[in-house]
Amino acid sequence: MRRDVFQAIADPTRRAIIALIALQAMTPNAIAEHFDTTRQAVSKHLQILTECDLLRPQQQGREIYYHLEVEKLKEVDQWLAQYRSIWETRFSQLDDVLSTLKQNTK
Amino acid sequence: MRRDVFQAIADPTRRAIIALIALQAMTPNAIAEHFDTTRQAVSKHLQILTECDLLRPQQQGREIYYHLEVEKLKEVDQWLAQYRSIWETRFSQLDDVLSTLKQNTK
DNA sequence: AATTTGTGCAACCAAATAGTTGCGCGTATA
DNA sequence: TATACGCGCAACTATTTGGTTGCACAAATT
Repeated sequence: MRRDVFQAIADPTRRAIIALIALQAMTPNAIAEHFDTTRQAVSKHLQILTECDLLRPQQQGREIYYHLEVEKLKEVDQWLAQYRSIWETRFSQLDDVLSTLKQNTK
Repeated sequence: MRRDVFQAIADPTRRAIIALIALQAMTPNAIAEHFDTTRQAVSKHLQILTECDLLRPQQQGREIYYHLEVEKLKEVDQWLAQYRSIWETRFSQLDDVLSTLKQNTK
């Protein structure tokens, strides 16, 4: 089963969970209260997020607090980096060239 | 049908297509040659990427060149930004701890 | 004009996904 | 000790996904 960060953040509910937990580690029940869905549905998302190391479970008595592993998001950042350089530089230089080319071929 | 950037970049094949097109606009056939899959499969990915404005098709005779709209990736960048600040601040605090740990284990 | 080439699109299929319900196992509380 | 609570796990379902095959259409080539 494919289980990487990109897959994990593809789901809007999971991004919402990440946003919640970023502020404060929470238990499955506490998280579920923020959405109109069942605890089990949330639990599945937590499982997926945990499997790709975006979340870290911390047992505390009978409760399990899920912490966000922000570091893991660096993987997405690194992937973006290669394109960030493009959108930062390309802009001014190529824009004119492209538009003139477009006009000539018409 | 959900069609956003996060969903689009979730698939590894699509990320590979993005990487290809970032270098140079390409036609579906040309792209398909880079993977061991059919043109139609690639075509579907191109459609998804186009639907969420990550790609821009440019008809040229009977060929269609797909260009990368790098700007669209800024959406991911903006989403990341809120967490980047977290891992950057957390870092500086931990940096001292980590460096001293490193020295001790050496 | 006939053929080849580059496409998109629709129909179909297997696998993955998001969600539900029901259960069992520990941990707290009475 | 008995009961309530928080949780993970398994089974089941509906939907989405990635892929294939076959077709039609327009542009190039002969």
